[in-house]
Amino acid sequence: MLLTHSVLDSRKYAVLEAIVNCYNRTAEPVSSQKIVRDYDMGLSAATLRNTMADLEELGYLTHPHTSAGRVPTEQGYRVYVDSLMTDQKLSRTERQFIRDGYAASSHDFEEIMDQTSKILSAISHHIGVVLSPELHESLLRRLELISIDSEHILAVLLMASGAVKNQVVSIPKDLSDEELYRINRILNEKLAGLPLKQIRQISQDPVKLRAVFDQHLSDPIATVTRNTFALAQETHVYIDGTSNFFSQPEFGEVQKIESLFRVLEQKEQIADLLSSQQEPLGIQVLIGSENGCEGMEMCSIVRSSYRVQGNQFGTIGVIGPTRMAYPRIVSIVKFTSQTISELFEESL
Amino acid sequence: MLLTHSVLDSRKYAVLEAIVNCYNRTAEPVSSQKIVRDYDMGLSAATLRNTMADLEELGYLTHPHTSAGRVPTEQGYRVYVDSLMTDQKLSRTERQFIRDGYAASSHDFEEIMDQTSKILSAISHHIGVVLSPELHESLLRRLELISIDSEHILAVLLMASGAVKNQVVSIPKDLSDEELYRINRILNEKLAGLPLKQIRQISQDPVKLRAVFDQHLSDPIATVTRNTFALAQETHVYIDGTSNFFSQPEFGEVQKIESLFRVLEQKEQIADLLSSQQEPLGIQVLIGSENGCEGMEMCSIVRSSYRVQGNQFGTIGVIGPTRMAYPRIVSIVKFTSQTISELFEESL
DNA sequence: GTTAGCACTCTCAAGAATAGAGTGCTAAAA
DNA sequence: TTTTAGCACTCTATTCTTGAGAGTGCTAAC
Repeated sequence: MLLTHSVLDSRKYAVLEAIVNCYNRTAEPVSSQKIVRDYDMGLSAATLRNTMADLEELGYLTHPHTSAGRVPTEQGYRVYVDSLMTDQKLSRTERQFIRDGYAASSHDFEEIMDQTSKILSAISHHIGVVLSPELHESLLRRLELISIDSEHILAVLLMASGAVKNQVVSIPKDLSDEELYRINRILNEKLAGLPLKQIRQISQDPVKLRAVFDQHLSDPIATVTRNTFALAQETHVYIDGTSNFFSQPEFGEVQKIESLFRVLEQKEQIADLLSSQQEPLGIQVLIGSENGCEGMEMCSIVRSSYRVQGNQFGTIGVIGPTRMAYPRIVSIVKFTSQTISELFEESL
Repeated sequence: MLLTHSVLDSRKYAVLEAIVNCYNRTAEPVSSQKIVRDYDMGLSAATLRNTMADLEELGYLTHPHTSAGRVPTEQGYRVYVDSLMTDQKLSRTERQFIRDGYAASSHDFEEIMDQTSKILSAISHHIGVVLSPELHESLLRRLELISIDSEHILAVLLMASGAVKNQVVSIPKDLSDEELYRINRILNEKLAGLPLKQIRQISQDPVKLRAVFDQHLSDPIATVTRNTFALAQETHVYIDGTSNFFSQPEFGEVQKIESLFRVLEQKEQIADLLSSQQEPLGIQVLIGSENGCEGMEMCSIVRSSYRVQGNQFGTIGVIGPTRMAYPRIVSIVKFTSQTISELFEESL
């Protein structure tokens, strides 16, 4: 790929690309000799060394030590990902593998999420992560209130997307079954179809409550509504394939893998990682320390949002070592996010 | 502790106990010198060496190599756990820590499970595992059928224990909302209060169905009942604190920790591990390879069942290195299982 | 601008030497 | 008979050295 407008001439690009490819294969510093042998560039080792020295000065390569080959820097990977790598189509088998993964799972929302993380990790050989969409944007399809005891009910929130949220809710003590049933009916009548975010605003504002419920508004209704929709903003995190990291040669020492696993146990942190600065429907590659997460400097993240419904998005991603096969992983994440989006579309 | 009926005389017991204690503290082979210095046994190093040689011959100790101190074998730990160790009361602070852990969590069943694994790992500094009780034994408190689309409904099963199970169910196409509501009412009328196991048997046997539903039985009812209660026998596994293993000196090499983590990712295997040969309400210690799980030979498990309701039990446990502080961990697991049992009792 | 050649640097693996820890055994003491 | 002191022996772990190998950077020739 030639980019004439850039600071680098085409040879430098070619060498950088060769080094990234080679390093990704072998996980070892790439020497000038190696490139002469493996790639037919029509250049001698000495010339390559000169080019490599240039690339190093520009910040795209480094040296572990004087007499070692070159390794791409994060900046080098950035150039590779942005301008050099070419789309790598998934094979028919791979695409089928992903689709088959969903064929088995039922219509259960959580099962789809979980299955997605398993598919991602199995096919990428890295860590597969799935963030369920924020409930906030979800449309409430139906609400069911089930009596537990004199002080609690179970609120079952069925979203338009198929997601289900169970919530134990405190209620005023003197609520009869008939009253509860009536409240249930009114809540569905007035609130079904609205996004959770809006319902929440309504539930906390007496004026809006009055506006929505009109003559039906009563103290019990206000209380139940408030308690039911006061749920914390939460996204579930589904992770699979963490042990894949053990087979990566760059994680041969315990301390390196330790810091990584400590982070992976903090689901909130993973959620932040996947969702920060996410733009809808785009695919994004965060290389090394770009993810800004302490303990994950040696990891890259390929992520994409998927559409559940309307303007409601979740995120999927693959976490792997900085030295990962970016073209392949990008294709995997892209195709999987499309597949899952279609899955939700047709289940409407 | 003197056990005169045993093969070992009291001195051998004392030495074995000292070695186990010492090794658990330091994670290094214990020399005769070390015992003389740290424990006031009124014996010389030479005498201890003789005793240690005896204990080795009996299979309770080993040698990493000729000029190293002694390390307890699994058999040695077994004797220690069965006959030597003394109850170690948890401190007031520790008991409070456990109770406080639940104070924050709501009445939500899953949250209690999840919180328990967190508490166990936080206080033990090992891995905390919780198995939710098998739904099979649970009594159905209430069933709610919610329409999703023309072919599916969401069945919400609220158990007497507070556990909730959501299940997407296929229904005959021509089921009206009124009909569904009627079925819902009849199912609750006839099935609420029964254990899931029994309901399942009923749902699959036309004769029993007829007996239970009497003149109410119709094709739609039979279908819905069958599909709703055909749920797989599943227990959820909640794990926390896996990264605690990184700080154990015996897991300083990657391959040792790798095999462990590969097992931990297989939730089903962990479930088997925790529940195999479990006896209700007893506490049990599985030492090293006793757990029979490939890849976990270096780990011990302290587990106990907890009572959710009636004859319905779940299991909690701590997984740590064979060299763990058994008395403390046993007390932790014991107290936690009591606490969680009480929690469920009072929430009835 | 490119390349061959060569000196230089650094790592890695294998050996050699040394110190230290801890045992097992023997013979003396209790 | 039991316990203990003493000592030779074994094995580990560390350090140092050495040599081979890999790869670079530079220079001078093409």
